[in-house]
Amino acid sequence: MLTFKQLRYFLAVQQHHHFGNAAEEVCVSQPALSMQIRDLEKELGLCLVERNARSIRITPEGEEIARRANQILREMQDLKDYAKHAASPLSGIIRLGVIPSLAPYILPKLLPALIKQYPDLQLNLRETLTASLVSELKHGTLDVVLAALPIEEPELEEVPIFEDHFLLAVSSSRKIDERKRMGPDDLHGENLLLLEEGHCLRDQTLSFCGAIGQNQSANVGATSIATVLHMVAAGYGVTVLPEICADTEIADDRITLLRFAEPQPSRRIGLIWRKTSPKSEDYMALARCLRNVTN
Amino acid sequence: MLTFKQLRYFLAVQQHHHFGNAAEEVCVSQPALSMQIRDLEKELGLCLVERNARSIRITPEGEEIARRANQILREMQDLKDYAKHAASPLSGIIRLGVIPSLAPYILPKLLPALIKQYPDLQLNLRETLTASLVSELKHGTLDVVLAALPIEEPELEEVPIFEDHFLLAVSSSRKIDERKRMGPDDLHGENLLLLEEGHCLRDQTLSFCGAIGQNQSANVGATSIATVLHMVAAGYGVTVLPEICADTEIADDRITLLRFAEPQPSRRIGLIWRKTSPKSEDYMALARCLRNVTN
DNA sequence: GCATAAGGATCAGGATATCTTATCAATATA
DNA sequence: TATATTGATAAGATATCCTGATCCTTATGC
Repeated sequence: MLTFKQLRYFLAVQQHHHFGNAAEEVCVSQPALSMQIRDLEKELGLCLVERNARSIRITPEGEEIARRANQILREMQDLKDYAKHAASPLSGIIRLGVIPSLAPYILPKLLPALIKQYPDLQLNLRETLTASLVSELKHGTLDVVLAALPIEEPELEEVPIFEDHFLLAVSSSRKIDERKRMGPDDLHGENLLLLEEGHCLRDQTLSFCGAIGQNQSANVGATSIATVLHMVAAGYGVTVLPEICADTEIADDRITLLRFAEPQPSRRIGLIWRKTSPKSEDYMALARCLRNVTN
Repeated sequence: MLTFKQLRYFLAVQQHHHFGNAAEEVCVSQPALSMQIRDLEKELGLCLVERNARSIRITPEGEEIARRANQILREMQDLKDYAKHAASPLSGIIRLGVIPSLAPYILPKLLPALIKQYPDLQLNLRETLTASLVSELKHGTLDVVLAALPIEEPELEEVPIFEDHFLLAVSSSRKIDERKRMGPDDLHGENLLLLEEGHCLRDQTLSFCGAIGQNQSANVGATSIATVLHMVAAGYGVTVLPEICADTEIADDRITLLRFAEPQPSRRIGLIWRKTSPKSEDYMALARCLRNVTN
């Protein structure tokens, strides 16, 4: 069996042209080195060093082997360097999944902070619906997921990050006093605009509004919050907007945001990972970082 | 210390996603494999495999390490393949030095025969004067030399290949009977044209002609046999030509070749290598091949 | 709930492999 | 001819690695 050690010893010989000095370099006795070289030659069925009473000489094949060995040892070193790099806390690759109603609003805050604090971290991002994220997390295609809690899978760990209050977005043409706190009755009879099936925000809105009272045409099914808001601005109806989206989305003065009366409805955003994941520590740190950027 | 074994075992795990099966593939017991994986992880300071009661999963870093390990093992295999290739008789690299008065005439015959008989052999050729060749041979920059014997260095082995008779090249305008065998007296008073200093052919010619009698302007000093022959053709004098050059050089009917009377003068061409060289066998085979192409 | 199965971790003991020290053999140098 | 240099060899100590038995945890079946 060819070994790493043999190559290392041989390279020392090739550099020093001297068994004794080579042995010193690799910190073993000269016989130990001689034996490894002998084993290597036997292994390869090839004479690598021409021994010559007073001096030695590397054969042409030996030089070729040395070139290849050098390449191999260099890659070995690269591998170790990579590992060392990846081993430092919050470094290496983390595959993060985020739900669509969160990604565009939280990532622009999170990524710069992460890069600054953990320059060795490489985030692979994926944005899709909660069900897929959880499935991929359990399957091992993702490492950690940012979504609305609860997920409540026994094999998954979940920690809360922040409470994201819901706001009501209405057309500014409605001339409603912005200081008024919306109550359950105020949604009665409104045309409630929603994201398409599968979005947790849709389900949360429906269950919240279901508690308030039945609404009419809830079957809009937009593919993004931006789309829904364009419809609100155009006067097609109202929608429920997570507060975290407000800064980014409401540059449009045709929309007015209204706060609900206490207890304000909200979603709880949290970080989720496999309990068995070896980097739980890192995900806790990631959670702290997230809390910082969301206040 | 990182070892190849660890990488091999880890790759098996990475492929099988199962310690038991991986152990079977690499022909060790499962605990042995587990321990190597553990050592590898400790060595790298990195968790490569996420153990999970019922199944295992390779971490993202593990996948990266696996990719690198794969590359390393592949190059290792290449190295072994190269060695195996180079180990077969007369294969691999041989650095051959040849003197200038031989190279252009013998190599066109030798190389095709070698390629046919030993397709795995790679000849690195060098053409220069005997003194340099011997020096480089002793220094290890060359493996084997084709030159005129004797060299008589105690550390060098020399075997004769063939006897290369000298012919006399004269201008055809001299109208000499080609069947006449030249004797010592016939060179008397001729303008003897020679190669420049350092060529063994020059020394051999001079010592031979010195034995016959002194000549006039021997100080021509051409850089190649072709040049000397052009001068002969132009009527500037005569020269002594090794028989092996005759076929190639004499397409010129302005030159007539004359054979010397017995005992014909000649040079002995031989193959020379270091006695300590590990490929003496190969050089013997090379010598046989050379004898075949020179009859 | 309990028993069973699956799968990896751990442990003890023995087999291998590797190292060190001392010594040898060959050759160059004074 | 004596001495120094240099790689090879031998013997014993040490470290490493493997095997087989067993343990621990978790999922599955009754």
